[in-house]
Amino acid sequence: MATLKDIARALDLSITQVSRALNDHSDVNEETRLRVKATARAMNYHPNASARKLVSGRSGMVGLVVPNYRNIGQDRLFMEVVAGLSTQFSGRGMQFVLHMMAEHEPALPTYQRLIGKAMLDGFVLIDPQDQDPRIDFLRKAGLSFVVHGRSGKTIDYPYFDIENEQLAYDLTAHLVARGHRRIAFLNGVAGRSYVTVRAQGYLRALQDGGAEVLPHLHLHGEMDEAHGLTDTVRLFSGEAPRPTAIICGNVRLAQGVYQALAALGLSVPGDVSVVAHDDELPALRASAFFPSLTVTKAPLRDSWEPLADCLAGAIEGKPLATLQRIGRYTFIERNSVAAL
Amino acid sequence: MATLKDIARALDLSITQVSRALNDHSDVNEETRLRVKATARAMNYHPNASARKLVSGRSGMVGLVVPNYRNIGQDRLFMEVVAGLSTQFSGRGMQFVLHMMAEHEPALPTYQRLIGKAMLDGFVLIDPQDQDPRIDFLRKAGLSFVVHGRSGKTIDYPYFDIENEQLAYDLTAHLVARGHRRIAFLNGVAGRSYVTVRAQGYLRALQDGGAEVLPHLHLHGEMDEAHGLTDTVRLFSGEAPRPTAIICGNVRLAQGVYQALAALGLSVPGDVSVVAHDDELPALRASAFFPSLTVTKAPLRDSWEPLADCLAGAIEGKPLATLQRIGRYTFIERNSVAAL
DNA sequence: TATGTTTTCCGAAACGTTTCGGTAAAACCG
DNA sequence: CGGTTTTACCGAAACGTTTCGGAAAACATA
Repeated sequence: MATLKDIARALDLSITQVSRALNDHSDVNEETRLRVKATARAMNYHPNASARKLVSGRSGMVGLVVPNYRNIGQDRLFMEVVAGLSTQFSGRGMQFVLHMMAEHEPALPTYQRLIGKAMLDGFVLIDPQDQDPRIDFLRKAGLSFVVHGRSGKTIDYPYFDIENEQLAYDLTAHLVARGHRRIAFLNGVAGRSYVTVRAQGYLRALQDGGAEVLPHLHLHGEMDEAHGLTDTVRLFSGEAPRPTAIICGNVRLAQGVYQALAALGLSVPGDVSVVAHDDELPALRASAFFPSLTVTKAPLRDSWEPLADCLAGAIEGKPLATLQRIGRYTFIERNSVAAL
Repeated sequence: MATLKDIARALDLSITQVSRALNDHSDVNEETRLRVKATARAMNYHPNASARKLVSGRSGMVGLVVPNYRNIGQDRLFMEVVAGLSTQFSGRGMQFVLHMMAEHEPALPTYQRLIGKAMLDGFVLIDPQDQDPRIDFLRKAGLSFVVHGRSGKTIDYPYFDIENEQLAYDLTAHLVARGHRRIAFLNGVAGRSYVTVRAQGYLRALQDGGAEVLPHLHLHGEMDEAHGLTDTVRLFSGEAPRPTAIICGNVRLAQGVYQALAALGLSVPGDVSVVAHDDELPALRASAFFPSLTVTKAPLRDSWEPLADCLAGAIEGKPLATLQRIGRYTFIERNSVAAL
């Protein structure tokens, strides 16, 4: 492999000057810069990442740490994340390191170890929890990172997120405006920050609309078909007052809800109205539901580019204001809601 | 982060001696070695991967390069590979770098660039083609690698593979032994080395059994439900003599074949016998078919550990003989084959 | 002409590690 | 006891890069 020394020798220049030419520093003659770049290309030169990292602190490598679990290979969400982020970083000439923790391995020591090796420039943090300790940890360690979502009181770090509070508010208010008063919310796993924030939007809309807050209608759990199914069955059995509408945290939940309602002999939207948030995971189209599903839509696919942008920016030391981004969502009214 | 210098200062030793103690070299007092290791742990020391790579050529990082394509996020196989390998390497304290090529980007320059950065110790090569150029390229570059499969005339590199030739032979011979003479083979995409090798086994068994070789019964294509379905329809329409048995390259193909046969009003195994090779991808169980499917079984899941083993071994310079491994497969007879 | 300024270059140090060659001191040997 | 071997240590160089502090040459200013 060609090194700076090789190029310097070939051009009868100093290593210093070659380095400065390649890195577009100011004090190098324009013609020299061109000559250097030309021979660098000709000699197939690529800067040695280790050497560069050692002295400048930059290696161009970023990491994603994910907990392992049985059947992670079948988790659509995980695949989307990995494929999306990896594509983004590869496209920027950066390296994407995927670290899978052993099941039940604690997270912070894993980050600690990776940081200790000093080969990563930063991390992408997905799936933040309320008060996620990783954020504090990385902040203290002084490493760059970007969060997919927001967590904690002081949001003084780069992130990409959507307005989950407002989105839950919109979905709820849409139902309230149509006369619904007992509105169920099939939310995600308690503790995840977007789940908490959506809960706030849901409650705010209920209160704004003067609707009752019935705790037994607010359910938490994994957002898959199975939970949509069993949660719906639970809502419509027992003594407690039954909902006239259901909000689903995602479309997979809605899928289960539709199945359960059909099984219970209840029609959508005649007996029960249903709305959902749509991450637009492929292979599950809300518009293809019958009746088609009213949703707030924010494709998850649109997250990877801004996330990579923000992390790259953070590593380059860009100002924080440019590294905090909010993705848009759209409200799409279809045929799954009826007025009471 | 603590460095060797810090430890040396704390113990009033030289950096040299600390390094040698930590790396279990011979000429260091046993008691000193223990003291050094203890303080290293206490000071939370982790060797700087960049510095180490720079001087010793080892970084503990390996790469996987995959071509990107639409909907890769939904490719079960891809995710199994990534999740499996990543877990294996993470568990060995190695780093796993996932590089996604842009669609239609040529492979060799990508490897070239990654090699140029000199941060990877080796590569895992999946999905080798007949005469795969990557193998030659990496061999010439002098980098360690392990191939999932075998390709080319001279197999003088580390690999993990199963006996695809014999497996295709077994499936075919099983049918021949039961009197079948017109046996179709739904093979994978032409050019992939395992596809070529399976074709050889298929042909050998036909000839050994004195069965006719009918080229129109040997089909190539992606191994998914859709191809299983359309290939079956094609086999049973038109003038050409129809098969009495079908061999499927995997269970997803078999799924499509079952659907197509049902639609055509043909019964398994009454009208048509079906066998397949089973990679045991989750969520598609050959035993749960009706009638249950006769297969050769070799779980893909069992590949990641030997692959990681072999690559790690290659990097450490172990002898080639220990780095060429063959995985077992089992023949499982169920209810999808009838004698003629 | 003397003095500053800009342009363009360079030597040397530094990053953290491994390793080569060397060296005292202790141990061993006949 | 002289000589050899073994033990346990260390200094310095090397890996390839970036960057600091200078410095020669060219040019502008007074």
